[in-house]
Amino acid sequence: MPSKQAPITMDAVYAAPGYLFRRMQQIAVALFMEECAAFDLTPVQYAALVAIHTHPGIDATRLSAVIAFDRSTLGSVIERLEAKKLIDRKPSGEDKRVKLLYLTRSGAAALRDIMPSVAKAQARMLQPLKPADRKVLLGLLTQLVDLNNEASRVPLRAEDALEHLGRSG
Amino acid sequence: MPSKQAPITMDAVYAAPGYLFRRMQQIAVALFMEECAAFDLTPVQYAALVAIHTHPGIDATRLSAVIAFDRSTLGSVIERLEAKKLIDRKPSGEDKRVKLLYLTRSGAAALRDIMPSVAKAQARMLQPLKPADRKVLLGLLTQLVDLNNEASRVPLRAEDALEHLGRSG
DNA sequence: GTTTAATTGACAGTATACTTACAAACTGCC
DNA sequence: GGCAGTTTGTAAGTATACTGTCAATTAAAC
Repeated sequence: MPSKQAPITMDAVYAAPGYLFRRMQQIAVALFMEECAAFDLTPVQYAALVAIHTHPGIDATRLSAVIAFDRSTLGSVIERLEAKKLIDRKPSGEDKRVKLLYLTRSGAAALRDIMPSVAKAQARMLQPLKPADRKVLLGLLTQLVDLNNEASRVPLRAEDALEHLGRSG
Repeated sequence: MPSKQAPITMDAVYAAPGYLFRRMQQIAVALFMEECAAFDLTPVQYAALVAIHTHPGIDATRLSAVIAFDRSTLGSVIERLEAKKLIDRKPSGEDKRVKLLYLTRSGAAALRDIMPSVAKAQARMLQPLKPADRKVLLGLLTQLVDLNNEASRVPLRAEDALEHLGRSG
């Protein structure tokens, strides 16, 4: 008895969680860009600014671990932030390879100013759901990202996990 | 009384749904590429193959609407699929601008063969959740993508919505 | 303490994702 | 049936996201 193949329908795409995450990510970026149009900042650049604000003097490799973005990609992100004079890069005295990252005055101001628009964008993308469903989704999504952390190409390593790195703890 | 600013913490990134969707999308791609390493196909290329299989003779613009991927991007995706001889592009007799897309024999075989690995990848990304939670998340995610459809840069237009287009209904 | 290994930032190359612009072709209006 | 506006595919430009590789530097091993 030959094994009958299920016919291939568009559900093989539409019902795949991977497809839905891709769509939702694109929607998230579109809403961010719409709400934050006045600031000339991308979601990735925003995340980098927050991390540099929270960890002044962080280097690019650790920044990559703290926001879970690819190190190579982050190179050009940093370049652009530096070109816009939102961050400064200073050589480390301890390690000649390392360049430490700091917000400029203008970078700190930009971050402060963009926060309400970011919050608006984040709220808008969950808006269509009932308030209770928003909480459920956000909870499950947070869990899922956390539990799949190691499957990521660039797993998140929050600051605690980085303390043993750095200057030879 | 000066309005007190909430201090900016990494939660401004970690708790943002947009950030979580980005992370999850990256995890989804990583799992897809891992499971499907033997096939030299990306998630986007897979979705395009499914859509061309389901809609033989579709053109690039309608393909873009059916999978909700950007038209410009899709141009190079199609180029690569054609270079790999997985699809054919034939001029339309009715409209000299249009190039119709078809799976080649080898493209149909590739699609058939990759399906189990795709299914495995899709299952793996939800695996860490309890079965009941998987259903809840997938349901809410499907709803959310659907309800935010118009916020997308390239809203999904399923085949029904496309019927009035095409050869001058 | 010198060979070895690991780390850092940089670069090249591929693949999405979006923007605007464009020529060719089609459609609608009159 | 011809002009206006639209659609199709394409291209150029920017921004992620990843793979490698590389030189310089540092740390670890012995």
